[in-house]
Amino acid sequence: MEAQTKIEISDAEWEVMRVTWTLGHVTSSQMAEIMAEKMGWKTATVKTLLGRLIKKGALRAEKHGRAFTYYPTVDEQPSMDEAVTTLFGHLCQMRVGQTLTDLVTQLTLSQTDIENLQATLAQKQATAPVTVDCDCLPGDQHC
Amino acid sequence: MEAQTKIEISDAEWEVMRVTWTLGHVTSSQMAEIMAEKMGWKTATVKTLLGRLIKKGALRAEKHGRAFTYYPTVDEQPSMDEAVTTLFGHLCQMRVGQTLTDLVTQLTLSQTDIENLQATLAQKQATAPVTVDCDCLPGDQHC
DNA sequence: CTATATAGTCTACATCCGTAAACATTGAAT
DNA sequence: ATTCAATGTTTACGGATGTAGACTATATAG
Repeated sequence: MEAQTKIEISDAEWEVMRVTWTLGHVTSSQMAEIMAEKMGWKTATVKTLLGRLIKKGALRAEKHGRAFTYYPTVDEQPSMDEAVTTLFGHLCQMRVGQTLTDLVTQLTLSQTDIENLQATLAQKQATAPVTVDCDCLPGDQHC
Repeated sequence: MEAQTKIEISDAEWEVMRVTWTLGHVTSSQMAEIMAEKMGWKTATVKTLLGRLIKKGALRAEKHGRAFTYYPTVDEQPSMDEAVTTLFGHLCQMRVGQTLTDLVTQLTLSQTDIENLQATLAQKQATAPVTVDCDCLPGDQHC
């Protein structure tokens, strides 16, 4: 059933998706207004991005009178998870722990977020290895 | 003092940097050999990437006889932190907590990594807000 | 019905990226 | 000294990206 070949959303497109996810659905005029304020983009720019997202299959358009209403066809959390997972996959595995710690230090997290993270960490502790090796070189253990 | 305009390292270039960081310094032939094995790249591809990284200022070359030896001019951990911070900056702030939890679930972390994270989280707990608002729309509180 | 505003589609264009061939230079072997 | 192989430099090229103008179709006001 055609597992559509992994949708790549660029940075600019990502901004459009965020708004769409948050609102659930938008018209291009709404989006143009929002992006003009948020990003300083011209209407034409927004049209291009909406068009590209439709073509990529990240958005779906439904015609209502003259205009279309745009709906996301991919979910936000999975998309975020994937973007993050992909990035971390490109980093030295030996350093992801430190990177995560540095990140957590910077981010604003809610009480609940912290609790959930603590629970997840506690659970991983049982099976966590003592060390994680660098995987920057081919073959197996090098550095 | 010319804060050099933020070095942007692409995905392919990142692979080259990882190897350089791990080895401390490399010759292009070494790098070509490693990337041939690790990425399946031709020598020419590696040369291009090394050249671009030099131009971008992420690597420095020192001539030794006929060939150059390449050294990183940016540090690994700060580069990783920055890449990660940038990505999270593009995500809905309301969802970064969940995203982080999903990420931690997937990653392999060492005992020490987990301990450091727990310590960092415990410290944040004191001042953490009850909730974090969505920041996907312009203006202030919308969604 | 007709003119206009509005939304959609097509075209543009410089730059970056991934990937690599072609060409030039030079240290080293004979 | 001459030549070859290794190394660096230049050029290439299609596709993605950011940014946007131009052109077109049509719902709606009058």
